[in-house]
Amino acid sequence: MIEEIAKEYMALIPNVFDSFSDLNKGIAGLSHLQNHVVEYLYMQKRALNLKDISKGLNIAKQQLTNIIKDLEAGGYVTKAPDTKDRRAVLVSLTPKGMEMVNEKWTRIYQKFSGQVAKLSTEEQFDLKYALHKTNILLKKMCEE
Amino acid sequence: MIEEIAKEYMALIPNVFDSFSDLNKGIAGLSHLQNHVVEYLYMQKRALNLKDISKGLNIAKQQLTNIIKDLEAGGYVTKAPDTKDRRAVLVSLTPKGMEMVNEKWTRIYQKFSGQVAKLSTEEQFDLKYALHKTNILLKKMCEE
DNA sequence: AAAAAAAGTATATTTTTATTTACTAATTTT
DNA sequence: AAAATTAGTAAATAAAAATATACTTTTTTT
Repeated sequence: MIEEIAKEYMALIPNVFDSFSDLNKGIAGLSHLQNHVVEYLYMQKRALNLKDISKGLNIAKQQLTNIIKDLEAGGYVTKAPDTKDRRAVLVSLTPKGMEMVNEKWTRIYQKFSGQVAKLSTEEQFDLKYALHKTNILLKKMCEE
Repeated sequence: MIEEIAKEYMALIPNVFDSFSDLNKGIAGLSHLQNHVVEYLYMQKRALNLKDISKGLNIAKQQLTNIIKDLEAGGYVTKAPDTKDRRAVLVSLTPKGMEMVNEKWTRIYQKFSGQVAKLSTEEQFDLKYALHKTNILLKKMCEE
């Protein structure tokens, strides 16, 4: 049983591949890594310190120092001292940073919507339910 | 309706994010781009010429010349002239290249299986069905 | 209180990626 | 048949990413 589920999951990854790589395109003026960091902060929905980002994205902390400095200079993120650990610095997205990510997601959204329109109403209903269920269960799996 | 579906789809992307980024880790001796190319060839399941790869991965063809050359020297891919277009060269994975990608997918597979085991039998059944349905419909959308 | 560890910074160096320009050979278009 | 495109290569350069080393400050461990 688990084997079959895993196979379906593996098949899903390439299906999502295109949308995923769209996230790294058309990033006005940001390098790949800068974009990754902004994207990661957006996904995590909370302020992170450099160590969190370093672990999450598998980037050396020495690299992050400069990446974050440049992102800050560009107005995409802000740094604030962590009151609970005075060694640490909390990085969070500015409205400008949020907006940039939003625009990219909007493009993915629109592309996807255009394709969904090709499905029949019944298929659309099925897809909505299947995606919903998938999301709930995947989330549950990760959390527990 | 479409709006709701798109939202579920957007929520799915971060859920798959982790597995996806695992594809770029632990790549013995290959650079990111080299790994991307190997991964892409694996996903497409057919020989591709440089232009195909260039378009698919958004990499300049000049870059690919060297990337492919190094991959070939490493024994991961082979080049063969395209008999239908003598300007073109078809690149395909060698058994060694295949094996390398397989190992990575196996790791993802095992990680995922471990997590699925936490779900109840009923939830597992639901997940299998939901993933299956999702895959079928996403594939249908893209093809049409 | 001293020692060890952790978060972040700084600097230098090497390796990868990206970009520009220019070229050959084969294919398509006119 | 000539002109324009296209696939791929080549080489030089610039920019970005990765790695190694060393340091300060704060926190945790002993």
